[in-house]
Amino acid sequence: MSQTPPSAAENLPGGTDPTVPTPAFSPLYQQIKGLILQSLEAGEWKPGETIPSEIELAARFRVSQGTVRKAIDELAAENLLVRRQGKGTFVATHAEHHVQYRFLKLVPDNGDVNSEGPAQRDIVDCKRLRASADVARALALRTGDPVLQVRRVLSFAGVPTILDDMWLPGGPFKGLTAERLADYHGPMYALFETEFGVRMVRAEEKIRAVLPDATQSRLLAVTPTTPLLSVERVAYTYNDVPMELRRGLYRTDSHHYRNALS
Amino acid sequence: MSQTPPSAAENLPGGTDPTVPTPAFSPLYQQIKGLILQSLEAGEWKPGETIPSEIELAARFRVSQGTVRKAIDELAAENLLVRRQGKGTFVATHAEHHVQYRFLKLVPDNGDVNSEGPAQRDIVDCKRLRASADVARALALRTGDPVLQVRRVLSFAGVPTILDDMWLPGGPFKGLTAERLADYHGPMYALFETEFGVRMVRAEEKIRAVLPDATQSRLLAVTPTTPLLSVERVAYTYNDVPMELRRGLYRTDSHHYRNALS
DNA sequence: CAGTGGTCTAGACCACACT
DNA sequence: GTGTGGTCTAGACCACTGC
Repeated sequence: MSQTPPSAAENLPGGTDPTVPTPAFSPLYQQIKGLILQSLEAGEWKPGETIPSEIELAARFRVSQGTVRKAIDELAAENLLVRRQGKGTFVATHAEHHVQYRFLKLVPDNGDVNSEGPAQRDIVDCKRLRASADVARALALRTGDPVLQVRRVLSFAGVPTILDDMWLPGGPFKGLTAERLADYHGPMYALFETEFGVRMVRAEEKIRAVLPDATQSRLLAVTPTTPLLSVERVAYTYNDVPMELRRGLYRTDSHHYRNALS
Repeated sequence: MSQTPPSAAENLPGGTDPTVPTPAFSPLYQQIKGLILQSLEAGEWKPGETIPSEIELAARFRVSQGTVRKAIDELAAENLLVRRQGKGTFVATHAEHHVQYRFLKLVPDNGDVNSEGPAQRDIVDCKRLRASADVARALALRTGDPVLQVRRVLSFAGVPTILDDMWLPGGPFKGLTAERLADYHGPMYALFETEFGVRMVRAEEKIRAVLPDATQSRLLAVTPTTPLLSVERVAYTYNDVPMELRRGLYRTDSHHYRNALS
């Protein structure tokens, strides 16, 4: 490649940043990881594509293959990259990922995700408005900044099961409309990748049990006394930048939220 | 693999066993991992203790330090071992783990786990009975096998917040009584480790929103129309052997279940 | 066949903890 | 200082993929 730092192996212990009192030792492979991350961020390699081979990257960064390997190992462990023996290392994507809905942990009680066929998506609402205080806080915006609000219902086997309210920062998602959403067949995060260059990398969820209000119970076709799972998700791109706030209401009469602990 | 000591490095690639159609290739470090796992299982090193140094293990298994390192890396990633630079590698434990309740994901809404002080534990009930069909299935027992049933309430800052019903296989937990539970101060899984040699290694949870019955609402001091989180957990020891079924009811009026996705 | 990631080794050196 | 885990290297070889 062109102008990346000539050699990453020279700036180790001190001296590079005299403003920091603590030595802040950083292993070489962490620095390489940071450089790869920068390239991912900059879009040098797009989701689904391969990145250069380990040998190429080792030459580019002037380090050994083992050091590159360890950097890639960590990025793969964080699901930013996917290794495929004999083929290469690929940028993770939400599209064509065979497992649709990478972040959705609601599964049918029988455990078979494929038993229901594809989900039915209904966009209920999609409008631009100004961020309320709590939405702004979650998205690291200021109160009043423009945001996009989307409400949709997911139905499995004809049963409305998930009611999602989403808030997206207006800037990165300029041009997103209800039609665009309705016409797109595939995971929403895949659309975000291909159309807006926004790649969701991780998320945090806060889960509660709640009762629906009148509108919610109507949209999910349940009585107002039906307990529902409230799942508040903040999804992040690279560098822990929040890009979506999502408040989901899940019916759990024939599904459950599955979680693995270790 | 054959036996433990002599040499693990000789049965690798091909040609040695023409009877097997599928090569079933297994990397050396995976075999080493299996051997370490066996020692953990057998109790050669107890929770909280160090295991032999990488160099010692390398000598013992007749492989290089790097191979042992990779095996330990995976075991550490699965939270079976804990590495501490300069000190050694330790067997993970639920006791003195600084983070009490390693598997509990319910946190106060302010996010500060320490803001409430230690939880108050009240054993409501503890009795032996015969496993029902669903309990037996979860614990890989037969219907009618002896099990221990425990019901307890956890209170934070004086507020009853968690109602747990637990079922434990009668065999491994012979001798567990209500007094024993009440007298023990510390995580329950720590008691299981020290008193019964049962180490919980991972768990799976199924989460739903439910309404409490009369008894449950009384024990949690909520009205019968208060939606609660139902958390059904199966906890496993080594080799995926289930050792506990736990049905928890969580109040989520000032707490939430926190989950990280990636 | 060549190219990719995956494994394994051996040795050097660094950072950290204890004594 | 000694011993631990942590980093880095260089090279050899293996397994998988696709031309």
